[in-house]
Amino acid sequence: MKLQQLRYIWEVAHHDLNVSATAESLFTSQPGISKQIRLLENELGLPIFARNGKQLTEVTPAGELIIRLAGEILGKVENIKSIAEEYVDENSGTLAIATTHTQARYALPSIVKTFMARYPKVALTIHQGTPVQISDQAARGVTDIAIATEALELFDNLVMLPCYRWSHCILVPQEHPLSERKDDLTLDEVASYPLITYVFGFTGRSKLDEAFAHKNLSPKVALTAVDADVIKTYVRLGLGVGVVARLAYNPEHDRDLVALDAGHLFGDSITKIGLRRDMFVRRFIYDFIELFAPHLTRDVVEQAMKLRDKQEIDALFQEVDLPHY
Amino acid sequence: MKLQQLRYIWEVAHHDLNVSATAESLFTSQPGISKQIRLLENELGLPIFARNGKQLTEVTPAGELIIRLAGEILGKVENIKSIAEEYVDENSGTLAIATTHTQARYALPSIVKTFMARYPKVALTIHQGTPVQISDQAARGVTDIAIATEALELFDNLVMLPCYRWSHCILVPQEHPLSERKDDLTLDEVASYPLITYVFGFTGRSKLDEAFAHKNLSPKVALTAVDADVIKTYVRLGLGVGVVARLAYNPEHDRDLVALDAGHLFGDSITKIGLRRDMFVRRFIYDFIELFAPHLTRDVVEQAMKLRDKQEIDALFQEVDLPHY
DNA sequence: GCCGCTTACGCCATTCGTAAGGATC
DNA sequence: GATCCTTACGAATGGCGTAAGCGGC
Repeated sequence: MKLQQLRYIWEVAHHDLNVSATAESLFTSQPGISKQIRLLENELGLPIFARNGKQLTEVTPAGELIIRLAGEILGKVENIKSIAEEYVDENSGTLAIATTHTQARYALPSIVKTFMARYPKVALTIHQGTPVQISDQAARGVTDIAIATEALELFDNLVMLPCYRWSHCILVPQEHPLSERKDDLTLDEVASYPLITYVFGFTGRSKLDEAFAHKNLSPKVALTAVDADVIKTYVRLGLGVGVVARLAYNPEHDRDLVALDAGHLFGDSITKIGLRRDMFVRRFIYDFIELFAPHLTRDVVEQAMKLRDKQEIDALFQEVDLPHY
Repeated sequence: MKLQQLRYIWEVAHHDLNVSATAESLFTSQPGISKQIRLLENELGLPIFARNGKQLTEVTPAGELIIRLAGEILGKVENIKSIAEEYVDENSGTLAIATTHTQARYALPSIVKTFMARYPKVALTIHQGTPVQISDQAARGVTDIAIATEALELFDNLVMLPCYRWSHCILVPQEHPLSERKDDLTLDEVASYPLITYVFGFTGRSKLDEAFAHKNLSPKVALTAVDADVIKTYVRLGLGVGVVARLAYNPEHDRDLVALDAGHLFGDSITKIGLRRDMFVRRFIYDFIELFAPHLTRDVVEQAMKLRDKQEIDALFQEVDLPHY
């Protein structure tokens, strides 16, 4: 049994059982992967993948267990590499973050600036994606951490740490009738205009749907986008009323828009950081997390990562007063 | 990084940093191991072992962490092999048990007989050793399970499952003055004769020492042995009073000896089965455990192995009425 | 007929064992 | 001087890429 064989079966299992595509993503040849998988199956004496003719069609029951273990093994191999890097130079290395547009555009820039000044030798990469992609990347070890508001609970090998609460706001052009209203808007009022907001699965969109459904309202949604910049653009064009995260409203740059508080309409969302359970967390990663969420000190994070189930972790943060934006 | 390299550093770390001895135990050449370790250290960019000249003198701090992870990786590799075997034929494979003389000689034979009849294709091996060796072998994966009364708590990657309670008895020849006494012996009486019992660290010996110490008695110990057969032999020769586990007294074969209950003198001991946490437990291993301790059904064992710390496991068995021998 | 896996083959890298060298106690 | 690790070198193995074969959709 070779580490590479474990890597191959794991990758193939995560590429829809398509060996050719896997080979391409790993920059190697397809026959090489096929052969190594065969060799491993021969050594173990059973098929990991079921085949229909030559096509890989599904994972065998034993294969499921084996691939899961392979993933854990590969994770630990990564940990060994991280430990080595940490001891060679605790100030250099790489930090890969998977996050949404909202975080990357509005929440992260100042943090990233501070972090890069403090750790000039750390190569920082930010992978933007959908919440599901983000969790997936973190769970698979493509990135070190995930930052998002939605979908992080899908993967049970991710430890989720609450960072801050935030709520929505309503954006309208200055000439819009709502622009004169103050912060006591009602859902009915909002629902009477065409809305422009996030697509499903993004940035607290689920909170919006819940709120309207609860009041039996079904507002017309004129346009949905994955990011607030697009939403603002169409609000400026007068297509409708924008509903975005409040931190996406910048009083300076968005002077031509009026932002009305909507926290009382849609409730709060919580943005979280997700870390792979059992990952070796380097010092600069602890630092990054604490920069992003000051209450997440190294001690707190270590404590949370030791806990097994989500309920215990939630309990750990019950008492904490999260910042609110 | 290769699995073999991880195996080598792990083995060397567990052979007192003696590469030659490690090579011998792995049936390979010493330069091969040295070279692979060098290669791994080069790849990681830091030393795993500190050297004084050419001698390996200690493990570096990073090395400690890396070797620990290597152990976990190798354990999971074993799990993959076990899973494969289980799916190929759940009735064949190997079962290695590490245990003490007392268990092997008195408790296990009937279990083993039943087990071998039920699983004729399972190759059973029993490693007899001291309690410390036993725990060590199970913790290192040399054997699948450990069965012992002492020292199992030393390794924190072992899950310990209580199997049965037992107490000691006093053995004397028929012509001995104590042979007329019944089961209301006192510690003082016992302490007035030379004793023949287990060496320290074996089969509840610690309970004996505690009991005497508590009463400020320091009986003369004429002879200590690791097994009851030797003890009985010298009791027969009249060297002293034997103190052995009650299950080591066989009314038929030991008709020339008189056994006096000593449970009230030394208290109970608990014999436990130790399993490596995170090991893949094959069906026939669950069956073996249940044969040995009927309350340890598959469900109970699975539940216990999911728990993290010893206290939780102890709590799980608080309610259970263990058999008493 | 295209896509995708397997087989075949040759090159190159790696591993492993033997033998010799050198350091430490 | 004994023990033990390192270096050197040759043989064998194994991994990987290219090219051809072939079964399924």
